[in-house]
Amino acid sequence: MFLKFKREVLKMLNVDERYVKESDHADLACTVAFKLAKEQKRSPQEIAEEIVAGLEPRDYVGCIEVVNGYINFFVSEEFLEDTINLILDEDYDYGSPKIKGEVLIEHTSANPDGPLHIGHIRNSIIGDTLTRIMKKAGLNVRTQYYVNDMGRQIAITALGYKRFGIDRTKKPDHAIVEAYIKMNKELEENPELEKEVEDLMIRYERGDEEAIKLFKDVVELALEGIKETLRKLNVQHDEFVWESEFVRNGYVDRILKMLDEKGLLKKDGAWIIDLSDLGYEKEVVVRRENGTTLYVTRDLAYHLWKNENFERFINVLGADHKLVGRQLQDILRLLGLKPPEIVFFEFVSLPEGSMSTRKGKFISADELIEKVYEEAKKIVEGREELKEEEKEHIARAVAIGALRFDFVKIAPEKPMVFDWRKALDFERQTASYIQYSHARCCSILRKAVESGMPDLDFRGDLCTPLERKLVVLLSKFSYVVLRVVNELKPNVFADYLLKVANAFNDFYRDHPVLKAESELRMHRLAIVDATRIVLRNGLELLGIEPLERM
RNA sequence: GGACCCGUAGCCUAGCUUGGAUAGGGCGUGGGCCUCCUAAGCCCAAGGUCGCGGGUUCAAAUCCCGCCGGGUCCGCCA
Repeated sequence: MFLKFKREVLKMLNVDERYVKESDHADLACTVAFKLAKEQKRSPQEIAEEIVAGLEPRDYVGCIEVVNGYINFFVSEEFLEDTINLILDEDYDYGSPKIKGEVLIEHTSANPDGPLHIGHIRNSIIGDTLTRIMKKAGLNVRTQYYVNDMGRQIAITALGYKRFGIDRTKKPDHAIVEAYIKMNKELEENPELEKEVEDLMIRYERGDEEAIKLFKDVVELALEGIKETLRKLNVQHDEFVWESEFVRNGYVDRILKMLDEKGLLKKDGAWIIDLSDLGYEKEVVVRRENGTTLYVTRDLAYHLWKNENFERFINVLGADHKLVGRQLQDILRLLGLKPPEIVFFEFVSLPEGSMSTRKGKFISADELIEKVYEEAKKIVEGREELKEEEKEHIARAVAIGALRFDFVKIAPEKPMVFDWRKALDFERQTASYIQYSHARCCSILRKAVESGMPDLDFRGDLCTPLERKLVVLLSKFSYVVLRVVNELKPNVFADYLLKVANAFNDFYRDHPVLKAESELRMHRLAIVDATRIVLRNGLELLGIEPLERM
């Protein structure tokens, strides 16, 4: 709805979109008078007044005013009424800007050599939230986890698995990482074992059956555990795509042929791409002297496949992939292919330094989930009216919500230092604050039904300033969804939902709903129900369960 | 050495792409609010050289240059 209002304002003014912004002083504010002031050598105020003199409020534009050179626009009562009615009418479907397209999102893609740690889940949560928001926008989204099954670390894990076996009583990813850590230690002490690792990698790439069986066992065990963790976090993938597939299905050969035909390959024993013209110091090797391929080769092949099947493809990658990510994009461009859009996120580190799976220096996602759950359980215990089963369910939802929200609310480019004290703190400004606001809405509506007068009828003319502010916020849902789709910043949506919850609590404070009489009661019930729908749909987009009581 | 990212009150963070109206929030601190729709809530107060120095501009947290501090990356590894 807010998108419609913005379009009307833009049409009225007939100026470039960048001069019209959201503002604390108005629903939309225009700064074009400042720009014109310079050219025309007149005061912004004067110009703004002149512009406004030719404008007449109509439809969704209820009021136009000039202050200090700004042209301020306010929505009309009709806008407020249409907003609430649209929300109540569309219900679960509310909030979509209704755009179209085919999108692939690749995220998480952690090496299958152990459990996901708290750095990996930053990737998962950003990727999954982006997926949910893009689906909401109307796009057809497919998600993939790219399984690096051909890497050195998998060969090391496989060798460790073969030599020492694993503890079958443990969650499989946690059992696998023990073999990985142990084998790494072994390698440090006996460097001559390197040869075995290399042999194993070559045999796997060449299709040796025994090697394939071994790698498959190891990778599947790790993935089994990883999938369970992702399930707990409400993170969903449509497919797990194995890197080795691209060697076996011919895409690797095709991409090498394309590179060759474009004259990009320097064959000097190894096959090399020289990117110095683009400012890269080092050359990129895509085929070793021994004929085997490298990670980047298979990744190029993967992106050739993406080009053939999608209009838009997005990768969520850690900051350590920035250089290789940009090289990948540039090579694809040189081939005349579309490069992926990449969302880079900075590292999650521990107070004592960065994490390392190899050294066993990490906090696993499973451990974090359990600890946060225990903490949430303590708080829920205080609610005597709830049944034990319900308490556990609520604690689970609150824990996962807090966890997801903590990661998604921070802009991806910010480095994070993990802090147990903060992770286990359920104070406001987190998911539980939003869940709580949603539960409050539900509670009011439940009571309205019990007392037999649940009729809803929103009236623009009855709106107080706080109600007006809340409804304008509710109208921005699809506007914010569209922003996230364009800018790939899921934290913007988290921030939006927090603002809605905040505005609702302001409203809740001094607008009695159930005690109000007749038309005022119906009016406010409509606002509560619309807020409930927005909070519920919004929490859904963040992968957080909207609880009806807590 | 080169490249990229971050630097906003004691702590965390929004705003920076597209420069404009008193720099929003939260935690923590001090004070207040449950005969009233869930106090996982609300209100009030104190707390800021927007890392530092230049520049562009009528206007800079936002753009440009330099510096400082932190992180990351620069393998015929992934």
